[in-house]
Amino acid sequence: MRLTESEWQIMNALWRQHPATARELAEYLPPEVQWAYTTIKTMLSRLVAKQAVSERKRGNTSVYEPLVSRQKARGSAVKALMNQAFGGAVEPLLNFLAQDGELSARQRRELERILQEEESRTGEEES
Amino acid sequence: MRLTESEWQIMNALWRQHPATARELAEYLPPEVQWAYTTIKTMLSRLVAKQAVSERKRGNTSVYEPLVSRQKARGSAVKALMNQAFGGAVEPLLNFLAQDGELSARQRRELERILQEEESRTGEEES
DNA sequence: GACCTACTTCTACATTTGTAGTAGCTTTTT
DNA sequence: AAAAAGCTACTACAAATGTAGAAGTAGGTC
Repeated sequence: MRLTESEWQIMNALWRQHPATARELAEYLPPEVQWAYTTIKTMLSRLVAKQAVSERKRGNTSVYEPLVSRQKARGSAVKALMNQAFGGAVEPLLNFLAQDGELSARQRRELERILQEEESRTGEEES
Repeated sequence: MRLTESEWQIMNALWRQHPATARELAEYLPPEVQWAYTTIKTMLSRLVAKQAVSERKRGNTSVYEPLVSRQKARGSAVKALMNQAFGGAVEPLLNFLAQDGELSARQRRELERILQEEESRTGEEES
């Protein structure tokens, strides 16, 4: 289940609050996302077509619900990233995160240690 | 510097071996990537246009070289992933990795511990 | 029952992405 | 120098993505 950037916006909103109508959803989108109502509807239709979201009628209004879990979507995204950018392995990614200044110094040190430990057991990884 | 999936293929090859001509590059692509020579040229042109790659003539043949480092490209990719799928923070990503079965049990346990430590210091994160 | 309002479905259209063909130069071969 | 081979630049084109308008329909309001 590959989500595009815009689809992530919708899904993030929907995971936070569901079931939801398109109108409601608009409110859960981040403020910088100012989409026309019909844009949201289009995205939702596409997600329904992909079976990422379910649609059900309440009166004449569609009510949407996620069909894929956040966990699952995250998994696909992480896997795709690992494959494209990190040779398909998780260690280089962790390694990168350890280097990258996003973590506290302490977390970084410990993460490095974890990786080192494993390296000495399994042989080297690419940098 | 946002790279598409195909662009990653080219860049991965080019980072491994550069400078390189389009012809040479073809050999460094993974075997499942069977692109026409002109496809590779097109990708390279687009990367040159984006300033991700430099082009220089040797005789009548173009020789290419990466202009963005692997490190930098990875950074953008990871950041994009974090923003889209993990609310922009690194902890939820690490958390996910700790859960995800890609790591050895030992790595997982330790990673979890690191994250816990930090949580108790800074307050909770979203799941 | 005519009118708004809200919601839906369809259609549209520019941009980006994936993939490659064609034609026209150079360089190398006969 | 004619032919072959390789390279470039340009063009093409379908599918995916981002974004939204238009027109129709159904439910509440005067």
